[in-house]
Amino acid sequence: MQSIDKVPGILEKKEEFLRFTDVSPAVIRRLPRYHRYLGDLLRAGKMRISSKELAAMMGVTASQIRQDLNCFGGFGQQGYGYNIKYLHGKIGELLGTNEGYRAVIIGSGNLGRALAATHTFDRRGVTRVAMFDTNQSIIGTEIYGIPVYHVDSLGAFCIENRIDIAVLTVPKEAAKSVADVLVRAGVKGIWNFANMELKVEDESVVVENIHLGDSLMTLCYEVKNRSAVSADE
Amino acid sequence: MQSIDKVPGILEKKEEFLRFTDVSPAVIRRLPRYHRYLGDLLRAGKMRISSKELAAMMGVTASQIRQDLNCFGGFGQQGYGYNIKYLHGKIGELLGTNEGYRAVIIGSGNLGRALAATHTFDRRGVTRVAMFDTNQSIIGTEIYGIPVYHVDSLGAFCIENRIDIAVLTVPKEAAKSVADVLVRAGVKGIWNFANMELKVEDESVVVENIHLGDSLMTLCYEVKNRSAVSADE
DNA sequence: TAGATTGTTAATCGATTAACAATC
DNA sequence: TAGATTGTTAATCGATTAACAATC
Repeated sequence: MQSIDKVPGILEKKEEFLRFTDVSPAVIRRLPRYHRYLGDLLRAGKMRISSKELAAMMGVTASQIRQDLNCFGGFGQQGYGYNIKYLHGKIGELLGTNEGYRAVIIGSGNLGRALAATHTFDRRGVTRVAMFDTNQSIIGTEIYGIPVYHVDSLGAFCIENRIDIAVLTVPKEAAKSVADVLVRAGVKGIWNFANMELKVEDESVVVENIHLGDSLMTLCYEVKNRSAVSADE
Repeated sequence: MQSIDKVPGILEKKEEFLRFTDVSPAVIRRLPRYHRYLGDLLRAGKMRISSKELAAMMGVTASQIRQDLNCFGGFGQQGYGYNIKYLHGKIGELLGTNEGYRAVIIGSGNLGRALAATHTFDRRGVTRVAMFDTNQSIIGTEIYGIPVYHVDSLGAFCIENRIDIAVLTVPKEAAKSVADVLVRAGVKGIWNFANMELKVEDESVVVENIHLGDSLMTLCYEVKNRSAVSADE
């Protein structure tokens, strides 16, 4: 009798639902960069690449690339290297580009508008469904094609529209109370630009805090201590 | 006869010019966060704090805080802890907030405008002197009090006005050629938002590449693999 | 002084790199 | 097949944590 995990159909199903909980954050934070480089290679019409070539392009070691990828499975082929299209697709899948995530932006100040205008979301398979603000003069209008609603309707809207991700560009005083609404409305991830470290009680909700100021300060430090090497690649 | 490095005046002078070239990037990237927390404590009117207390607030170990700070000198006092005002000032100094750095913003699209509107720069002692664009309809105007000039005058302006830092918010196609102008004009640091990894030939010029898309993708990954812990603090 | 907490060394842990057998 | 390059184990390196003597 055949073992159940030898049946290809079942195996595929299993892989589709596989969760990676034990991969180190260092590896995860490198995945988007691999994805970017592979996307560039793909657009350049290249078919395949070895870890050695990619490593030279990216300024890392070939060992690191192979180790990182093998946290998720064997995506390459001995003697050949990696198929660029396949690998790009696989990493995209790992990063959730096929999940069809739906996002809202809260706050329509300069940063909110800038994020409404970018292709940052679409490129990663994330749809911006709506924006929210308290400024009556823009409620009911559209910003770069995204409708703006009053923040009072945020909770109900997120539930109704099964929103996965919220982008917070509100003043830091408002951040916590808005976040509480979002968590109660079942949002799973918060991308926080509110210049404070947001903590939410529900541990299943992921928060990614952005501190551009920290980045600027690091740059200033490097300029002051003028090192001979570039600060970040 | 007294040894030269026992003379306090000389010692101070030396320290003022001290450069830290051997401190690990991991430590450096934590400094702005310490600075933020100490700033909050300072504004809250607190006088002193122990590594243990601060560690609890920040979600790190007390050991790490003491190790990190001791890369730069003994800022605390046994049995007492750290004087918040003094430590905040010292870390600020390390990060270059007293250097009076002067910056320009290149590109006055949504992101450029958002950066023109923030207090991110002033808070860190960086002055925004001018913005540059190619759009004739805004050249000669001011954006949030910052004058806008044509990009053709960028190089000469940076030399004349001794610009230290340039903020790049131009389309990625333009980034490299603008960067070349900046490097030739003696700019020491480039804060790059152009969605590509900028590399400059002059190794003394520091580049800090910002990839917001990478951050969004990391968030999506965490949402997909819904971990029980927050992605970033 | 006694208690507290730093500065610093030593131990542990994790991440990166090197090496090589497996294999395409 | 021979050559190339992966997947993976073992060795190295660096960063974090623990411990404690110094000292305020």
